[in-house]
Amino acid sequence: MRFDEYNYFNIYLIYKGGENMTSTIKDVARLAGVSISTVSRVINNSKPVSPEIRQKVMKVIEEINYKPNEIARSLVTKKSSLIGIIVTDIGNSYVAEMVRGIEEIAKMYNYDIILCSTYSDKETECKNIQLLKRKQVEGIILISDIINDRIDELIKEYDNPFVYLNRLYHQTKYSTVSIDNYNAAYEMTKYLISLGHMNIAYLTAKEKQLKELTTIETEKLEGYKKAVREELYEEIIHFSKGKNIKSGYNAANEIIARDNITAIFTSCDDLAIGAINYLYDNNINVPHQISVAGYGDIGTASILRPKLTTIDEPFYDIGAVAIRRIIKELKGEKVDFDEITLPFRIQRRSSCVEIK
Amino acid sequence: MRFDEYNYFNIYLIYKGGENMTSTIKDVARLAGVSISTVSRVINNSKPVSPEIRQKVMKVIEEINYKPNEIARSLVTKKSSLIGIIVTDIGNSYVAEMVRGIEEIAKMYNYDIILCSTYSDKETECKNIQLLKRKQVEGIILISDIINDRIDELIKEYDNPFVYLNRLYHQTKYSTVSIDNYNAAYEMTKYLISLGHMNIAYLTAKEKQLKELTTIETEKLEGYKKAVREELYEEIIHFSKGKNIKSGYNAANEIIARDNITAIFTSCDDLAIGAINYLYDNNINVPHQISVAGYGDIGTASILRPKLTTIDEPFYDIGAVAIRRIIKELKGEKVDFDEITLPFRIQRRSSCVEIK
DNA sequence: GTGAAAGCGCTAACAG
DNA sequence: CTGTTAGCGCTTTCAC
Repeated sequence: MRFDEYNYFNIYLIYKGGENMTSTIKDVARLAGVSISTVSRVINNSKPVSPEIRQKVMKVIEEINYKPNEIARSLVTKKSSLIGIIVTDIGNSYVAEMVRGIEEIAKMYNYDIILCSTYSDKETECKNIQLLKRKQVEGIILISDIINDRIDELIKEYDNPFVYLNRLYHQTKYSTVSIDNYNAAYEMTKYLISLGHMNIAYLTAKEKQLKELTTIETEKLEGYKKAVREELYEEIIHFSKGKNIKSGYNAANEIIARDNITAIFTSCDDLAIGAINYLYDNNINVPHQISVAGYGDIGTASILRPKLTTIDEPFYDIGAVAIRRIIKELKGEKVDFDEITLPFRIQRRSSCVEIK
Repeated sequence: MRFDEYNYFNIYLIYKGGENMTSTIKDVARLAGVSISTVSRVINNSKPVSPEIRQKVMKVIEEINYKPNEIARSLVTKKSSLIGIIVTDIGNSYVAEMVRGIEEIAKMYNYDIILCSTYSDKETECKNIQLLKRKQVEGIILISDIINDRIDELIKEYDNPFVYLNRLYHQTKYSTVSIDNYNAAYEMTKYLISLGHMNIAYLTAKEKQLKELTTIETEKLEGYKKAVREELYEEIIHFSKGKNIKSGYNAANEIIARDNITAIFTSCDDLAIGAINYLYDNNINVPHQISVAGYGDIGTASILRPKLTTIDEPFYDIGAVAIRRIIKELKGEKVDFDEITLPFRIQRRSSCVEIK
């Protein structure tokens, strides 16, 4: 450090010492003896700057530990590099997994994420969209599991890249990403049939408000039906009160009242886990007395004993693809299809066995 | 809508139609025929405005669906109403639970959160702190499980409210919140002793880098030791390679090689789950042959069969208290203690039974 | 009670 | 290559 620089630095310290310590581009400019535009240029590498000056500026930046204020930058560039992500509840492992995918990819492209929870409340969902708009997020991913008739209006106002990961519906208005639920359910049922099961109960839940099955649940159910019909087996369909573990627990009781059932296939892992718990608590052996298959392959599925046979929905990838799509759109790249379908896998584990 | 207003609105639409549709405070001012300061006043309720004008302004805001730009506001107020939260991995259920607590409380006070993951990488942790600083977050909560000698310097530079939720260390430099690990482990061990267990193995893991126990793990271990010593029982301490389910699985094998063991107490739930899985896979009945107790009470603990006896660490509350503390500091309220201790509970469930 | 004007920290023409 | 200048959209003195 030569004397003049050392001196500059001291002056700077004296100047800044009293008040707010954060230094601005002006400080850097003054200390480096250049204009703020030049500083801006070296920070952003936006235009050529002579090596010596660049050096000098960088040194000052280093010395006073200058960090550009992204808020100010955003204001002028109109790019916040923020993506809003609205979830039902980060406590659900599949949601966490999706967020993981989103966050990781977003970071790769220098976007940050603002996280909001709705706990499946419609009002909160709407509020969050508006709030994120005010925060100038460049895109929104909405992970929802409710019906929200105000989405249309809100998104129209918002007018930015948007991906709708609604677990109830497939709609063509917005970009979405999911697996082929019809075929997934079909294949799982076929698998159970291949194990010799002839009386396979399907357990699902109606949506509370509508009191009917949602688009996606209908697709799964149809997949199940198709497989069963092909064999001319009986369709055995049960509806639980909800989709959580407890609902599965309670439903299992009713299902096994029919004593010919040898397998239960549920529309989500939690229902399967609930069912397995019920059977365990009532000394009914899974899989030897009853096989149980789930849907989703949440983390718990492979921890359980017996390990849960289920359909692997690639939650991480769903998140990753969703954010990828938004970033593409933001970059002005052409984005073709709006309904992206990802591959699934049947996870054959120990909760389902061949019938004897 | 009277004619003149209607007319204004049309002019506005014509004006805005071509370009960027988002309206600004200027638009509102022009359409309402007032100055932007007045608009600002009605938006923020910062100074008295005559009822008629307020009406008029509100009407225009409604009509053109004006939403204030928070970025611009932040720039002048120097308040981003953003809290940064850096986590190891949102995929860990306890982390998700903490984030849940943070997010929910933050929203109550009109703060939003920016989420960053580190996957326990030191460099990423440092980068994220700096990045959040640039984004002008008003506070940071760091949920970490690594040693990071650069934290000091980084936080000094950052110079804003900060809570360090490091699962390895208790340090007095920063605010932190946790449970009394020493007494929690002590009480759990006492509980096992009360069930008649005399040969209780304690399973924990050394930190990889240090190859020794971290502060927090040492506290737990000391709690266990104290309880065992009080009875003059033998201390049976095992170290696994890591803290995940797999490590627990592998360690269980070694532990039961000593055939007098009747109970295993692990320093985290994942180790316990791994151990239970191992015992299940090897036809050793839990709890009747061996009782297993965990630490943490993660979601899976009560789903497992047998249900896991464990120590309930209030993860949600830990997050909530952490953010609460930051908000208090931001409001200039006095914040007294820096190391907040929350209560724990021994969750007595079916994985531990009285010895016969 | 209201408006004019300055400025938050930065980028981006525009000259030179 | 570098500096000057005009804003980005908003809040906040300071006059009136």
